[in-house]
Amino acid sequence: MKILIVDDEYDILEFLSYNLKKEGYEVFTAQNGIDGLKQAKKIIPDLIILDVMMPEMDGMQLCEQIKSTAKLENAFIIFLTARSEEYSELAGFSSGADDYVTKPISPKLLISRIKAILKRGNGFKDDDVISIEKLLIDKQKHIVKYDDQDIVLARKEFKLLYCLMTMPGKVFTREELITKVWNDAYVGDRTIDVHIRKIREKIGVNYIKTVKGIGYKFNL
Amino acid sequence: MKILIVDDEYDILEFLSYNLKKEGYEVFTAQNGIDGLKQAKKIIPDLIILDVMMPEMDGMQLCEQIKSTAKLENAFIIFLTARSEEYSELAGFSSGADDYVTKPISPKLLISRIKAILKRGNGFKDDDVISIEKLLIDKQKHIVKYDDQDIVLARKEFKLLYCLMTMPGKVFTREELITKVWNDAYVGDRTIDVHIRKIREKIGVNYIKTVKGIGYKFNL
DNA sequence: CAAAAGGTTAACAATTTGTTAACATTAGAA
DNA sequence: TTCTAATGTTAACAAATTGTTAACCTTTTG
Repeated sequence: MKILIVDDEYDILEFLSYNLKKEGYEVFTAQNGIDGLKQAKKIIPDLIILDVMMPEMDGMQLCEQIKSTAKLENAFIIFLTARSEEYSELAGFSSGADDYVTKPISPKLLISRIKAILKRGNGFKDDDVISIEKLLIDKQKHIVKYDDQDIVLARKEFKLLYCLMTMPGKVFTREELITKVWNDAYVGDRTIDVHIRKIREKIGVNYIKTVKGIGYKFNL
Repeated sequence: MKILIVDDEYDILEFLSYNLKKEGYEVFTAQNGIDGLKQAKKIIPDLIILDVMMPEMDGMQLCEQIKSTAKLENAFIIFLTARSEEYSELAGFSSGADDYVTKPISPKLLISRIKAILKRGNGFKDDDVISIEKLLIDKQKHIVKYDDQDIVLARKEFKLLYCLMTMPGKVFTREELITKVWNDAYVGDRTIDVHIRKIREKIGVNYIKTVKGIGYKFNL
């Protein structure tokens, strides 16, 4: 579940980021509205936490921008306000916010609000699960199934398959795979081939195509 | 309802004590962390109000001590901070606080926060009971049953199992478990394994699957 | 306060995973 | 078709991860 926090105060970004990450959310941050909007468009967060008061583009404006962006119109929004008195100011706007939390922020309160909001919404989007044809891969559960049959892959094999399945059809060069799966470790090309072979063997069906001279790709 | 206030400033103790007693709470006070912890263990308060800045043992440290004391781990905690800028200092700690209140303290605000917290605590039993297959875990009653047979788990074992059962199937890395079960304490990986082993031993059925290279997950 | 229970760690064993070299095979250009 | 570079396969070995035990320290409880 992806959360974007936009606040000009670095301390608050740090504070919230820490507490939300601990809860298992993917947290992204921005220190101003411009950057916030840019990031939001890229990340497509499920929830956006906005400071009302910010230089350049305040929370209100940003909220309107967000709500008028097709990809983001379903994102949930929580406003942070300095004091509860500012409710009155907020009231006048049909800003499209889903909740308000006043500073100073209690992380437990915020988290319970977030959970409430995400539960409320149809927020069931397991973006960690990729399912293509009879093959399913679930990153969170670390499970691979072919035709509902469990397939046990080792760590590297799993990462490799997941990588290929994130962009079906795209050819990954060995260099790319070493970057994405091996974190640029110094491994030989044959190592990759061996892992590919093991995956093919375990799945039984050849979903991974060799593109001679280039690399590998996931394809039916 | 018992409340313990720990603050080195006598005036604040007096002030809060007076206001809270007026609301009908049983109020206890301590002027430093050492004494605060000692009293807490004796009194077992429902709520503890801690000053972040104190000589000898500050609020953070005291909070950690409290949270790692079995009898006190369910106590609610409110921090008093001098200014909201101190977020940054709070950020680095997994404090386990339920709320923050900044000085100067408005007794009205504080009391409303206290009521909110205590209400939250009594009223809602989120999903404190999780039942999967023949295994049942009840957080409130601190009970585990397998096939209607009582299983006695130690505190850490319980917390660990509960954590895993909140998201069946999800693989928890050891890092995640240290955050959620140990509150980021410095414990070795083998410690987790030992606890896992004990749980498996006590339940008798292997509900906890090892995902090599990643961590553990609850699964049938 | 002492006994019992719980928590942590180190050391080592057992197991799984990752890598490589060597060789076999294959695709595709010439 | 033939040749060659690229890929596939295998097995051996190295490295990493987890399981287990026992000892030791801490906390809780009677």
